[in-house]
Amino acid sequence: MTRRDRRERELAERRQEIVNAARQLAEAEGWESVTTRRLADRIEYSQPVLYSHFDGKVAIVTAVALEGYDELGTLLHTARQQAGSAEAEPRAVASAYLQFARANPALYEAMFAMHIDLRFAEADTAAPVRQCFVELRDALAPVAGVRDVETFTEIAWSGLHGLATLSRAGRLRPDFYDQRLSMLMDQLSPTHS
Amino acid sequence: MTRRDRRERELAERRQEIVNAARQLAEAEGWESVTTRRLADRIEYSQPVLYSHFDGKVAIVTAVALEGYDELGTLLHTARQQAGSAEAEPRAVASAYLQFARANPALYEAMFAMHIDLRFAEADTAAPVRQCFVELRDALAPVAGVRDVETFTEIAWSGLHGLATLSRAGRLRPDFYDQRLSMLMDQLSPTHS
DNA sequence: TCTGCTTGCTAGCAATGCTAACTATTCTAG
DNA sequence: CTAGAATAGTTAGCATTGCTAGCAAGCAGA
Repeated sequence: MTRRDRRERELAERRQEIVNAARQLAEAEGWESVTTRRLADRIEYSQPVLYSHFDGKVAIVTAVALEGYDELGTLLHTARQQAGSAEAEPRAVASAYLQFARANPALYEAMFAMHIDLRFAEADTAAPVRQCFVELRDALAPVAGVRDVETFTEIAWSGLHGLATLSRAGRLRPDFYDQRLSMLMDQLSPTHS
Repeated sequence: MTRRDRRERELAERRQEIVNAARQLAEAEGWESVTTRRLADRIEYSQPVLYSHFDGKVAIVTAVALEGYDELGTLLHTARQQAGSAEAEPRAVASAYLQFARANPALYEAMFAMHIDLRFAEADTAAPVRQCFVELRDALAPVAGVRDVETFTEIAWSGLHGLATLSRAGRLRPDFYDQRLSMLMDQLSPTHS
């Protein structure tokens, strides 16, 4: 069955090429430039081939977003590992989160702003998505103190997500990233005053 | 020139009808259902009439968003007026903000998530947009304490915006709105511990 | 070699935002 | 009051979008 294997491998590779092409194109020119025809051109196949790999365009965007959750999860994990002290972990993770959002704006948009086929906080939530939330919670849990960890994670995440989206959209003053992050971390800490 | 006046009034009314139709349709069926043809049907004119009022579809969405900024600004203002005590103002304003976002999801999406023709934090920023930020800042300024007011407003706003978008997208647990708001307000306060 | 199945293609559909070009109406000048 | 001009609104159509039907080429097994 080595013929069959090679075939499956090629299919998987091509699927990945589609995801790569969509992601690159989105980062380079924005999601509005990601059309099925341009994707087909990039992978050097005809348009209908896309539909043998994905159910439709939103499925492609969803695949890109899933890849993003995967990367963000490991990024947060390693940021936590390399933080050094336990006290440094929360800020390191928060900083990594914002850096990820800034470095991959289109990817972040797919993950959080676009209408994709992903369920959240439910039974069938995809593993990478869940893992992201777990990483955040584990890193921020110590800061929560006596407060409910789940709720605390949600509002801390909201703060980060708000900073990410608002600054990306040009709603916040540029060149103040560090100040905002510092103040956010300060006020998240239970003993900041 | 009463003929001319009537004409101008009718034009203004029709422009407003377009904005109303777009907004209603978006709230009822989502922005993906807001097409120029459906808008034309709603106002009982042909499609090209839209283009004598607006430069294009994004201009219509922008007009809806501007209306949203106007409403949000006055809503925040009255919330602050009716807060009673000065200590109650910040929470009242924050609560009003989240309530607005929850009550008008499509409007909020147009204001903050869609790609529209609005500049922020610049010289030519539209008045209602600026006013929104002023209301937020004035209401939250007392909480800032010794911290920089502008930066504090930005992170507080980020927290609110993050809560609004994440909960709207189903990323947060439902039925926990009040707990999250309480914890957010607690931690915004400079003496919460 | 013939048959059937998979694979990818060409061609085309309906819907989208937007525009050109025509018509009818209203306004203005003589 | 009427002829010409400006304006308002229409129909028809264009290019692009996501997506699909139906066909052709190549590969499997008999």
